[in-house]
Amino acid sequence: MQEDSGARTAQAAPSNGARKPASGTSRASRGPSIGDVAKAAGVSSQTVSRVSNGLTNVEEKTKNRVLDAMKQLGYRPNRAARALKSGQFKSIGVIMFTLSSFGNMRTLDAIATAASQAGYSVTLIPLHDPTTGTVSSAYHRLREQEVDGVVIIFEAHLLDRADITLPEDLPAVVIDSNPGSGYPMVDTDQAEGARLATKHLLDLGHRQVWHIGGPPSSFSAQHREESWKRTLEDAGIDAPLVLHGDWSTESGYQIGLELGRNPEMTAIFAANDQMALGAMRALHELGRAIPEDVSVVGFDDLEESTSFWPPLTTIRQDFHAVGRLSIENLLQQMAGNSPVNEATKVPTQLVVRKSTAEPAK
Amino acid sequence: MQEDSGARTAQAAPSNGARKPASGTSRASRGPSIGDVAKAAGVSSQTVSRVSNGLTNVEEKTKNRVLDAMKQLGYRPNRAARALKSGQFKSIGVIMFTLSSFGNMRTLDAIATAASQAGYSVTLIPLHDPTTGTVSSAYHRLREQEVDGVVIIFEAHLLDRADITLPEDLPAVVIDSNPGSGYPMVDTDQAEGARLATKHLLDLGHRQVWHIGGPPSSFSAQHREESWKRTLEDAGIDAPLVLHGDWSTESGYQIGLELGRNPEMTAIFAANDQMALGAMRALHELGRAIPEDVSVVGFDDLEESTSFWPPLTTIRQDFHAVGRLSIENLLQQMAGNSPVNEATKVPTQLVVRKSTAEPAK
DNA sequence: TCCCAAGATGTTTGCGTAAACATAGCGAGA
DNA sequence: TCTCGCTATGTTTACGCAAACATCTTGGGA
Repeated sequence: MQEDSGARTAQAAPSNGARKPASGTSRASRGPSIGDVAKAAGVSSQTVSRVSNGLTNVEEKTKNRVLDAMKQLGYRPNRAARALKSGQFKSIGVIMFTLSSFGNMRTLDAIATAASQAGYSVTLIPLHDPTTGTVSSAYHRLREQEVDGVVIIFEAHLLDRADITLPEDLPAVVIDSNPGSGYPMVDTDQAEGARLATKHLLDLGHRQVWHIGGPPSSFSAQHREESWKRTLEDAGIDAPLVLHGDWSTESGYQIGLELGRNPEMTAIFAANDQMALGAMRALHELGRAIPEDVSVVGFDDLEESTSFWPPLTTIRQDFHAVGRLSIENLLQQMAGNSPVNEATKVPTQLVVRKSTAEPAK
Repeated sequence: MQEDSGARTAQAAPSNGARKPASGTSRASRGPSIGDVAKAAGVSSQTVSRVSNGLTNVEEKTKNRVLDAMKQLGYRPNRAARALKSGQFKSIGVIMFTLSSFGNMRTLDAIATAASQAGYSVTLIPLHDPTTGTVSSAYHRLREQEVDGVVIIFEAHLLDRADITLPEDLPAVVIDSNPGSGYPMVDTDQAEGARLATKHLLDLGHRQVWHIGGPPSSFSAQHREESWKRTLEDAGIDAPLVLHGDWSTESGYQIGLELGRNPEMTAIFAANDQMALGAMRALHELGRAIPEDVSVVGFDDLEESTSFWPPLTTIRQDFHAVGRLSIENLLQQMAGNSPVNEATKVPTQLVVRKSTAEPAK
């Protein structure tokens, strides 16, 4: 193994002693500044600045001399100084709840990727509890942190409290919201997904489709439920009562236990894969075969869903696209391109696996 | 619904017009500065600074006047200026691969929480591909971003390439590494977990335990595998050949298919829950009952694992503790407390559910 | 040959903050 | 009463960078 050479060299050469004796809390020696480079290269600091940025109007020879000096000294521009000068922070804040769903994590991932490609860093602003106080304080933190824009990955109505104020001029994008919330929105086309799921079950011949809903506070959940209901009604079917879970497998399990006791129940559309998983466990325990006795459809298409037992038919969300489009929208707002899309919807896709089939008989 | 009032008001009052006509790329009007507050309160800017920070030596009356002015103007200190002045950024970088495992996400979550409690923000530095080039450029980005410390959530040996240089004086903590990598390490006690899992199966009466290993590039995977092997050997058993997956359910499925064809195979220890899930699917397909014919143990204890079919016996990792302890370690380093723990191990826990039982007969 | 334009480079300045230093005010002890 | 010394507050300065402006070259055209 060579890990003792590479990584070590950086750290080990000056070893622990590298840690400057810590004059108080101040971090070790500041790196070389633009001035140091200038001195080393025998030019003015402004020339270094020019090389560091625009590269306009600098003679090749001078430029190389500066570049050499930079490399020599290991110069990196100081973002704080840049931010102070320019008023821009090249940073995007992401406000989200801790212990977010897996889907949100994937969205976050895409956001981080897209942002870093655009030269922005991503700052996390975790929220611990959906109480007003907490959300509000997150904003304070945020404002202090001076980001150039924010992506809000959670139910936007939690923002609708008096004491919450997003700085007026701070560009923002909301995921999982209603259009008309006041901020541009990017989200999976929940309605389409729910329709696809419901229709798939109806097309297989099921006369009724039960729904395991997400928490009523979530717009995604609301949209999925409404669309499921509408699809049933369009087919002339009265929608049965909805039981709401909290996205967790445990809640899906409880509701599955409930639903599974009804012998007439042959088809379930769960608002996410995890609740579908919980419901399937309940059905197994009740001795109802999937898909022979009961068909189950989820929503999300987790990587794991292929390997659930049976492999889960579900609606695939393109989390990556959601993240990417949020950043695109945000960047447009920051660039001042006024007419920004109010609502962007990302299409979904039905993925048929083994958890659905025609009803018995 | 009231979401049309709350959130809107902030944004709607000046409506789209709020967006400053975008004089180039510069973000709208800068907020009020310390000087503005000073003027409003009729004091010097230094007094405002004092109120904003230490609060020492300021008369109650004056302090209140300043506080009022701050509130009035909506003053927030400018972090860039602070950072420039102090040389500290109050920010911690997290270097991680995109689409990391669920466990890493939970760790990240804990990191974000702990960091924000300590007054630090968290900046994400996503890595897209484990090629040298990419990793290296991440460091450049990082250095530019000027964080006060970094947590590295991935196999540390990927850092062992010549062209990678973590700034010498930048405090760092590595998760999923070997001790002696040159950086302090915080991780789950992989060896203990693997021993617990293997021993559990042996205690049930299994004569042999097969292992689905993680990718050899992962230290976690290595440690789990070594410990599993040692546990078998301590029991006088020759360890069978290990098949390595890549943590995904799909790879677990493939290996499960392989393993399941061996009629003598009665016990599997998978290096994570997802591969265990895949393996269980394979066993189902092969008609081998779990746990009657084959027992399966995972590693991680995902939230979903309770609802796998059958509910999975697994090793619980305390991701939250790992995240929290990383930050604690990092903060200590930043404070200059020299003797920082080289390696912190977080204990694991065996969670027995329904996927394990005594072998048939 | 001289002058001027255009490019290359240097100098000044200010972004917002907080340390370092300076001053004013006030009470206690000599 | 005067002075010392402490507290409350003000003034100066520098952090690192990059616009804005100033200056110095150089070469081409009249």
